[in-house]
Amino acid sequence: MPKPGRSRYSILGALTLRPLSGYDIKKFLEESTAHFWSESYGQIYPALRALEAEGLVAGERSERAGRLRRLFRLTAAGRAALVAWLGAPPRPRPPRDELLLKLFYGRHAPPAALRRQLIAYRDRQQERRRRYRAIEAGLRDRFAGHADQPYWLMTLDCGRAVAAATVDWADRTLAELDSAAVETGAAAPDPQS
Amino acid sequence: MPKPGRSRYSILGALTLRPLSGYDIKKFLEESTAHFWSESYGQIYPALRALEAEGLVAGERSERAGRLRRLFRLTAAGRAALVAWLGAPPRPRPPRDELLLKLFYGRHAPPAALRRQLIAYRDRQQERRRRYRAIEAGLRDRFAGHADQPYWLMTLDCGRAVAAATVDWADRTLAELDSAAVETGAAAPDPQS
DNA sequence: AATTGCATGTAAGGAGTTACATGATTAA
DNA sequence: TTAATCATGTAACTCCTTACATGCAATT
Repeated sequence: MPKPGRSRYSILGALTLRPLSGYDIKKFLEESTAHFWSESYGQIYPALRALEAEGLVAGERSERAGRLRRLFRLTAAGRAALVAWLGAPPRPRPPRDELLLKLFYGRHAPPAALRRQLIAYRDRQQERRRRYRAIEAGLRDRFAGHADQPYWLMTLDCGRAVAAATVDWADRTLAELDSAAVETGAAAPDPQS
Repeated sequence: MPKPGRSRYSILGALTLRPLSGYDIKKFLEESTAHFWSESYGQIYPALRALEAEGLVAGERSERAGRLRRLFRLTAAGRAALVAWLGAPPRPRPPRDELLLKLFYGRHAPPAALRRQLIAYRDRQQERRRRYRAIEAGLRDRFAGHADQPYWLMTLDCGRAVAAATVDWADRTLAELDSAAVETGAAAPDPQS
């Protein structure tokens, strides 16, 4: 019975490309799935041990430039576990968006701070769009014909679409905050105090 | 020094409306912020105790229809803590989107399952759009002139915008999966095994 | 000589869910 | 009488991050 934990599959997935060390896995995740999934060392190294104990990965001592490292490769059982997980419906995780929560109670917020946060949010999303465009160019360029490429482009497309929609939303919302129709300020009348 | 935990502020925020019991808070969150923030009883009741110990909320025994309940109201200190938090920039939480992770490694997935999941995802987002429209109608109708209404509509607008963008993306992606350009299937050649 | 990158891990703790336990009242 | 709703909580557990500890190799 495979454990339900999701982070392990992120690791198994990375190992479909080639055998990797824990350090390699971290780096790969950061430059590939980071915008929708990431792992910390505190997850990766213990997970690798557990996966090895279950026979889903196999570790071998290796050496590169004089440094010792442990390379892990996917076993047949590991690949089977990954495929099974890929076929199972995702477990929905309760969403947690701190910016939206702050906006929801925005009437009580210092108005300048609210604007500042929305602007910062919009800028982050704009920055994302730029980065996605750059990544896409690199993907189309250096991974032409790679069997994984279409799937990687699909996740990028999702990121771009959501980022674009949120930028538009943030602009609309900033405009509305400026309109006189919105009562604002932490000094608003308070029925309780 | 206020604790950094975010869930407590969701509770303090709910109490800006009126004094509520733990049960009330749960219900309110579920019918208001649930699409971007929710709390379980396991969070709410212990948090209320801690907040009371810190003087941020004050509990009073109350009775309604013969049932005993503890009503909590926001204190002046609690309001100040909420306002301070509202003014502070959100701490970014590492994103975790299981569907995108599965799509990223989609080459190894059973093709039918991948399609099924994308369709289910699109349907969920469509359903959300419908629900958001209904909620918006109710908000405009029964909360006209309410000081919180503009902010609540803004969070709704965000939800609608993101849902619409993801529906479009899912449709695009499904079409692309059907195109012959995408190599597919768990039986794809595997350089390791 | 100092800094950055490679490389592997552990410890502690916070956050958050799930499942359970309990019991009263109201509506069907 | 049965089910749903109101109402309050606890225990166990998982997941995950943060911070720390260590040390070599290559670069500046």
